[in-house]
Amino acid sequence: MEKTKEKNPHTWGECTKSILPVRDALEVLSGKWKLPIIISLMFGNKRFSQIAKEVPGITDKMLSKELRELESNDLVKRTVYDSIPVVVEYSLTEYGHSLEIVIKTLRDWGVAHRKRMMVVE
Amino acid sequence: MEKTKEKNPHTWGECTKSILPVRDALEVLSGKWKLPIIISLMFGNKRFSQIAKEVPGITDKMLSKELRELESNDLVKRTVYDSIPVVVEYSLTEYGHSLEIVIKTLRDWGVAHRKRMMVVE
DNA sequence: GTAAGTAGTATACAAAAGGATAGTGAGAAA
DNA sequence: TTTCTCACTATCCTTTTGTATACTACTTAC
Repeated sequence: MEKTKEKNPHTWGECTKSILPVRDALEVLSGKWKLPIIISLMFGNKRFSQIAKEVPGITDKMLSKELRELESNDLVKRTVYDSIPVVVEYSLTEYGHSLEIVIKTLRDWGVAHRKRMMVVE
Repeated sequence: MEKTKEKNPHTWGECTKSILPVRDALEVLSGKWKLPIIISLMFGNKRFSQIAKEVPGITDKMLSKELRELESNDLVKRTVYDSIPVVVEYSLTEYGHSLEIVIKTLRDWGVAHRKRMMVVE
C-alpha cells in the first residue's frame, strides 16, 4: 500500500481528491432518466403527464420513482393544488437550477460526440 | 400528440433538442466506473494494476470490462509493450482529453454538493 | 354511457450492472 | 520452492434498473 504512494506520490492524492466528488455527483444523478427529467423542468414547471410526454421513452413507474428520488435530494419540488381534479406540479428548486451548467457542459460534449460518431460510422 | 405541441410549442422542441445529446453523452459515460477511470488516466498513463489501486473499490472484472468499452469508444488507448513480463499501458486519447471540462464541471458541482450535504445532515 | 385526462400504484418479469471469489501462465524475488 | 506480481478471465450470485400491463378513483367531454 505504501508502495503506491512511493511510486506516485503526487498522483495518488490528487487523483482520489478528484474522484470522490465526481462520485458524489454521480450518486445523485445516476441512471438513464434523472438528467432528462431535470432538463425538461429547466424549461418550466410541469405536471406529471407533461414530463412523461417530454422525456422520450420513460414509463410512469420510472418517472414516479425518479421524481421521488430527485425530491428527496432537494433538486425537485412537488406542489399539490387541491383543485378538481387534483393537479400536481413539479418544479426545480434553486439547488436543482445549480445543475444548469453541468447539463450545458454535458450537452455540448454530447453534440460534439454525436457529430463525431456520424463521421466515423 | 399534436396537442402537446399546441400547448407547449416552444418547450417541446427545445426540450428534446437538449435531452438527446445529453443522452448520447450518458450512454458513453454511464455507470459507476467510467468517469473515475478517466480521471485516473488524466493524471498520467497507467498500467492495469495501477488504475485498480487508484480507483477505490473497483474489481478487476469491472476494470477490465470498462476499459474495453472506453477503448471501443476511442476514449482510451491500450498499448502493449512486449517486454518480459508483458506490460500494458492505458492512456487517454485526444478525444478522451476532451472530457476534461465535463469532469471539471461535475467535480465542482460534486464538491459543492458534499459541502451542502454535510451542513444539512 | 363511454372515452379520455388527472396522478399515480401494483404486480410480474427481463435485462443489465455490479460484487465475490477463484484461477491462469508466465517470470521474478524470498 | 513457495510466493509474488502482472494482466487479466471465468463463474456464480445479488442488486439495480427497466418494461409491460393492468388498475385505482375522480371529472369532464362527446
